[in-house]
Amino acid sequence: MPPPAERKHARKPRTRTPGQVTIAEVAAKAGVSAITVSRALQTPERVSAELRARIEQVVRELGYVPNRAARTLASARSHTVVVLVPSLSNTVFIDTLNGIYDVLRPQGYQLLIGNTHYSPAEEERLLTTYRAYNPDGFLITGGDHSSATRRLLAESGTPTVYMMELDEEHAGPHDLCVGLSQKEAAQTMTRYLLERGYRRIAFLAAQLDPRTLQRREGYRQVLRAAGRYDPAREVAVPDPSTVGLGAELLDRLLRQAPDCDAVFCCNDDLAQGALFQCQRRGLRVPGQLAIAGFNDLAASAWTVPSITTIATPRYAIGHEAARMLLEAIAGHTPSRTRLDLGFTLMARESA
Amino acid sequence: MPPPAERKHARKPRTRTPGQVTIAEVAAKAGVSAITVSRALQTPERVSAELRARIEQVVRELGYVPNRAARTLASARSHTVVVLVPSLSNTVFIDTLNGIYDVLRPQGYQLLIGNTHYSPAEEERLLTTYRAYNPDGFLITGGDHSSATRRLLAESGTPTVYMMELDEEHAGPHDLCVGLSQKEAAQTMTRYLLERGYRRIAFLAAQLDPRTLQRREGYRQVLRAAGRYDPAREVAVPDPSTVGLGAELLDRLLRQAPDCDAVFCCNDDLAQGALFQCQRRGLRVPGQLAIAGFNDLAASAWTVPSITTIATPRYAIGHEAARMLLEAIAGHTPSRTRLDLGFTLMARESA
DNA sequence: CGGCGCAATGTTAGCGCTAACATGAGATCA
DNA sequence: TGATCTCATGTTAGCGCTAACATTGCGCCG
Repeated sequence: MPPPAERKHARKPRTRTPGQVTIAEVAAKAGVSAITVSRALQTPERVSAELRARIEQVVRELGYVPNRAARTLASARSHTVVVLVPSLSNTVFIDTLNGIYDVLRPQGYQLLIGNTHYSPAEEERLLTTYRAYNPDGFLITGGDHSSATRRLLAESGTPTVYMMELDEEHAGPHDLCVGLSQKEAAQTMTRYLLERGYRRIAFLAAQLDPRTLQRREGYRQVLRAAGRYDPAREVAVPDPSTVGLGAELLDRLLRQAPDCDAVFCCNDDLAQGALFQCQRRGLRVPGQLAIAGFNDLAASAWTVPSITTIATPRYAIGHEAARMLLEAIAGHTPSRTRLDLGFTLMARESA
Repeated sequence: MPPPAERKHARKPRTRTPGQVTIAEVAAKAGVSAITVSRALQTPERVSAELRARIEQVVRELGYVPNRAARTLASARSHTVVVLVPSLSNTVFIDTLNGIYDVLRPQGYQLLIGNTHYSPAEEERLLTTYRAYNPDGFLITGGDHSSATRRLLAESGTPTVYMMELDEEHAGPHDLCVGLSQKEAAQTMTRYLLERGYRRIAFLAAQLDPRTLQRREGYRQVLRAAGRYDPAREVAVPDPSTVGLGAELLDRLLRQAPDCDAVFCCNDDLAQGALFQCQRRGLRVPGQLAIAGFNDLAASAWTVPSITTIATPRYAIGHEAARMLLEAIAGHTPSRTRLDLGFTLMARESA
């Protein structure tokens, strides 16, 4: 057995991922240096056409795929964006994710998707975890954030775009926001119901996240201004909103305020549930009770009657938020810090 | 200006992510070596209680978060799992993702979620991209894969679990699968409809992915065995299945086979659309036409009438697939290679 | 009581890549 | 006609971490 002094350099070579092709192998086979291969792949315009072709050929032959961890470590650019959404239980945030994905994927970005379950504490935990990935940017669903979250985001110096809301007073003037005014949308719907002649308009709310509260605020403002606000016509519970909950809340509402002639649901899940429950109870919609929703989920156009609702530009919000984030990552001073993508009232049969 | 020879070592220090706390700083402040900090965080049982406490204290003080890229590079363990799903447009795969997430997150794994849009070519593209991350495992939605996909997965030597299906003949005996027999589930539903006295049972299909085709196969087998199969009662289109499409397909079916007394939809989106369309046309359900679905989406229990359907254990599939994957990553020989989680017939009002 | 095993901690090297600077060969200009 | 610039490519070092081996100190045993 050799003495320690000799064994010192007799280590096994550490090929951690055996079979993985490295940039050095490509470089050797193409007869160039590693950095040239790197440049041929990252900044092709800085390599002569001839060499580039040769390198690309070798890359294809060997099936070389650059190691992201190594690239991230060496360049301090992770090409990773963290997306935090409060829920994935209906398609609302899925639509937004698709918009984000369609912008960032072609640019080589990877998404780390975190579900906060509407909890500021969970959001903070996720953010701490995701710091380890040195993300190039954050896409956060606006709402209430813990002070630690705000501090983490500010201190990180990482570009951040807030999605969905524009009403927030606590968003600083330098924060980038893309979304719509939830309050205005709710005001528009409430006014529409008044215009259609409904006078005793109720409100069903679940989840009670900031967006729901802003919608309720819009509803209240318009009814108060019209002298028709009555707190007895509000039903609000903190549970996640589902179709089943909509059915249940409708029952509660009818017990609590049997005289109402319309009900504005803070989102379409509830509206669908309320509609089904009316069918079950034999209540004519909109004859005896009108129903309005929010978000324009796919099924709402097909129920009988179809549901009057507010269509929100969810895909566009994701799309534009991602574009804004890319600009910020590139270091451009943003042309605008708030982007209002509006909403559309979908007047259908239920109201 | 200094001559080149002197400037050679006058480089700016490369702090790529300024402000980032490194393991070296923690080590210095705690008066230990870097590897001890690493061990205190990764394998706490290998560090004395006293040192561990001191290190954890310093970690908290400095807000140290280990750099994942560096860890991945040094250890060849990325703690990353790639999940490929064919769609995110309804909650079917979201439920599965949640099951996966709940198992892997507590273990420190990060998910890279790819949406193949039911396209084998896109799946292959995603897989190539994701190779760059050196994932520790793959969770793939069973179905048809390109030969290149199968080769990539086999050659990578990375543990892989297939989800959703058990019917595949082309799954090798060593492949790990978690799911249910789509065919059996469809057979069960078709038999149920026969038992309830329906005799002219139609089938609506969209998307035409492998799971849909297996369901149709189950439907056909049972009807053929009962001598009641009639191809005219099948409507199949390749479009993604949505509630709206369900309405449209019902119209087509009634034109094509007006005599049918029940319709089995290959999933609940279609079933809901079909139900709404019946309501619109004034067809009594189940009186004039019975409707059955597949997947038991949340709303199906609340429509009027509620929809008879097959409940699939989607969350459990994700959960068990992730657990199986963890075992495989740990190098254990799997106790079983196929796990059948079954299904439940939800007998409701629509049939 | 010397050798051994074991537990706790340290030293060294290197994972695969790219930033920063260096070099050399033309092109450009006064 | 040399000084300067530009472009294409190369050399060197190091990103932050952990595997592998080394070292130290202690208890234990025959």
